[in-house]
Amino acid sequence: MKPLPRSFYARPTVEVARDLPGKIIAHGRCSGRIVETEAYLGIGDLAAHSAHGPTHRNRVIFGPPGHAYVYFIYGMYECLNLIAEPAGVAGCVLIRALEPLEGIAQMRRRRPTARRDEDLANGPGKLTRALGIGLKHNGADVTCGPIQVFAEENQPVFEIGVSPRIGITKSADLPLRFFIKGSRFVSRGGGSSRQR
DNA sequence: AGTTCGATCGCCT
DNA sequence: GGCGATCGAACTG
Repeated sequence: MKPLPRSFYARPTVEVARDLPGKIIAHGRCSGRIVETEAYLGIGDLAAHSAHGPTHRNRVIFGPPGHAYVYFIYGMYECLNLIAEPAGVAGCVLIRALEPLEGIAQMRRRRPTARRDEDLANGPGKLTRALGIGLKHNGADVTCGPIQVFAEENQPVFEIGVSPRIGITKSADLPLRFFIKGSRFVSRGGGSSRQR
């Protein structure tokens, strides 16, 4: 399998976010199928880290597409984003949940509290922990680096669901969350009720 | 099944 | 100095 080319990412953020579910993300011997994403836009998206222009923390978001933006939050968790849009334009996609595929034993070692496979990577902080991704990967090139993103050879047929983003307080009603309908591996951001 | 709350720290104002 | 794109335990019902 070959990594997705940079041209995949050099598109409007919403298109990239909608097309990433179903793709495979791998780090080391662990891999999983992306089942949930959120788009974070540049100008006018007050929920995005890039809302107020470039800073030292968020500068990767303004850089070239196909790179990883990893940030630290709540004093304990790292979240993984993939940069979209051409260089100079802000836009990134938060990876929110994975269906674990390979290296499940190692993921369990990294996340001993997960009781079921569904709990290994069904949240943005969980999947980075499960895959061993952290702040040191901020800025990494995902078209050729240690983190790789592939198209599956025989991608299963699925429908994409759309909803507001989870866990934010600003611009909270925009339909910028994309997920595989019916997947048992999507997060639920605290609340419950099954996604259809 | 649904809600609340504590843990904990880098970054921006 | 305070906030926050989270998680998991504890609690209620």
